[in-house]
Amino acid sequence: MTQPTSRPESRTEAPRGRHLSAPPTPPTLATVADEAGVSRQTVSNALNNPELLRPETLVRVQSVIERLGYSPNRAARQLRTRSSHLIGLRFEPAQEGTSNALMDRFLHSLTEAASRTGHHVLLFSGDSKDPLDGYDDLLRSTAVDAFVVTDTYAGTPQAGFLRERGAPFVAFGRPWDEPGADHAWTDVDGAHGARLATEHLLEQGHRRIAWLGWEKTSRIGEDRRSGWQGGMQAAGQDTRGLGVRITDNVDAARLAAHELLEDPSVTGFACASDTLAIGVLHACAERGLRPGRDIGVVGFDDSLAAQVTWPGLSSVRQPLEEVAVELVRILHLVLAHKPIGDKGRMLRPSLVVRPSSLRS
Amino acid sequence: MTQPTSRPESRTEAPRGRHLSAPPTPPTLATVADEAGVSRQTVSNALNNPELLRPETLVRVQSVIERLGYSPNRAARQLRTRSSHLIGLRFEPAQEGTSNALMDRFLHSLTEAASRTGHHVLLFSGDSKDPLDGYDDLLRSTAVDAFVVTDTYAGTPQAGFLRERGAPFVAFGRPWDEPGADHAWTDVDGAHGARLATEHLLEQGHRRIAWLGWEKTSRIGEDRRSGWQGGMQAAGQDTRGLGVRITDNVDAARLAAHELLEDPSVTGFACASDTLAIGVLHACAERGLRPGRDIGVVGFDDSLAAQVTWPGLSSVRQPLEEVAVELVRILHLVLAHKPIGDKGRMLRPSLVVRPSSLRS
DNA sequence: GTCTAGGATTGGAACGATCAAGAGCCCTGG
DNA sequence: CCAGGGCTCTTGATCGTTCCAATCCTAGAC
Repeated sequence: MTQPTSRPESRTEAPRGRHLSAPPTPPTLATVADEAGVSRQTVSNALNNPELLRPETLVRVQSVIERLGYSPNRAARQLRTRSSHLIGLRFEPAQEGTSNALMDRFLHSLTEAASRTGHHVLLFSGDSKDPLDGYDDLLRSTAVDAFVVTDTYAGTPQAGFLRERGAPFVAFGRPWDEPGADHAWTDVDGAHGARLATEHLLEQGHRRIAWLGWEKTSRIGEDRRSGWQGGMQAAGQDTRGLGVRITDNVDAARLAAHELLEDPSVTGFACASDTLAIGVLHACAERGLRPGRDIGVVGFDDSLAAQVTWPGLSSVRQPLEEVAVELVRILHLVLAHKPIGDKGRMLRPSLVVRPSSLRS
Repeated sequence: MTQPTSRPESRTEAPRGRHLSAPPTPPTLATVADEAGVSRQTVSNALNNPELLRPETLVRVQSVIERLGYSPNRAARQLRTRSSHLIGLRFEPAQEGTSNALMDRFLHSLTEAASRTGHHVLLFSGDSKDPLDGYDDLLRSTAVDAFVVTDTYAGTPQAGFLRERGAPFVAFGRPWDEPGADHAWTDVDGAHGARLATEHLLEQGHRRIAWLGWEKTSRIGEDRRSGWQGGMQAAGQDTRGLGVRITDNVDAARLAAHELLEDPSVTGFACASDTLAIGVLHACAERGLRPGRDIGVVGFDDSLAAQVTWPGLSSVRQPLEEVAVELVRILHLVLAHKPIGDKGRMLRPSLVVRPSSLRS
């Protein structure tokens, strides 16, 4: 077996001797090295460059690692390699009422995807007035390797700031307002989603399909709207007077739907959110119209509300799991300073069909 | 001003000279020390024990820190002090359809509360089959200072495991099945919430109020149910035949509600979740009963669904923000090895009243 | 003028890992 | 016989911070 060659007494002997109430000092590289009768560096190599070791040595070291339950101290590793294996994500105070369960799905997928490459997600918050608050501290203290930025719409300054600081990051969301942006991003093709909804309603026999969307200032809202418009035009349908812009609010949608439904030829509604779609369902109920049979309604985001609402709301579902996986993939490339084929990648949402849009 | 006494050339001069494409090396303690004409230790004290410095020195050092934009390197500090200022939270793959927007609210509050004491939240995931997966790695690599455990019901082994390992943690959720548990926890008094709902319905003139809850195996479900039962008994109402246990599913609730509504004396429904409550609303719609006027319905969790559903679903709202603040508070005590007054603290939910339970 | 107390500041060591060389060994080829 | 080169493993230095103990300095007491 291993004959522990007598070497200068290791400092790890002291901690192992005592029995205090405090948790025992976890084993270090030196502990493992002593136990296996090799040097620290060899243990390090066993973990990071196993191919450098002779197979027998590798096995021996590994078994000691296993036996002692050793894991490298992250702080020490981080100090030396200058990489923390942490990904920072500023967690915004998503306003109540919005379908922010999206964030939940996304965050979970991101956590999982990151863990597959040995990374973890670090959440931080910041002053809601200053979209850059929090980033700087983490950068200067070299606490994270990179950031995932989630709101790149409406001229948010994060991307520019991080590029200027030379901080690695990827974005969930295309760089709407930045012509010179050259960072990696992934986004969901909202226009495609709205078009799917529109085409589905057309297939169900609806012709005059209205759009309920957000204010013109919302880039995402306008993007989705363009999908509806495109779908309608491709089918030779006139969209004049059918596109409505309101705030994301059930009651606003209900009122808008009532107005549109004054015209009996309007039988379909594609909406920028589930909240708006539910407003349409309310209007239908008040008019004695049956969703599905009489009026086709499709929402966006496939929130819990869409799933539980009567009679089941069709909705466009974002592939958040894939977004997370893709973000982690390109983040990996960015961190390795490897070239990325496409700076940006657009993923397509899918349509979840429920009774609210089915004639039968 | 400061006369930079000539001292052995500091190693920090090299990095400051070059101009590569790589991001510039951030300033270190030594940089600041040189610049301010003091030793490293003095700069360190300026940050950690300002009262040790002479006021003038303090000001001088602080101004240099400010000017250079210095933040201590977290890895180095963590290595030396053995504390990462990170709080680990295992982010479970909350099943779709459940009102997991809860988690979103909680997580955000936790992030904010933690940041107020200079901590960050580290998310990790683990094999869904092994509830302990992930904890061990983070512990052994000393990556986090403590954990927040969120699911202590149904005999989950996390608490026991962490206590055994001597790892600091606090729990969101009381230790249901552990008589010997001595860890700190915070929970929401579900029974109180259900009682609030029941009393509210009684006030609205309902007498025969049914309970729609989860399977008997759910400790949380049984806890909430006991609140309904207590409220009914206090009002001298018989609960026989009114308490139903089903799975958390709209359709199951709809069917159960239909059955209960066969008895016309049943006019109120307190539910263990919004999903179940919405099932009741569906049944009402199918029977031509008007929620609020004819039937009083109250859900639980105040999810998005409760807010947007017609006609607005009353619901019990958990004080997740307060839970997070409280958890961080006691975590602070635990980390400082200070005694905690109460091991556990129960917070009270509130009732959000909407038309589904209002007669007028 | 010396001694002492104590506040302010300093230099060296340590935390636990990786990097960069170097050293020992065995084999091959001139 | 020895130089040269893999292969395997070891040694010392280093990352940036804080801990520890020592040193400097000033003021007060005798």
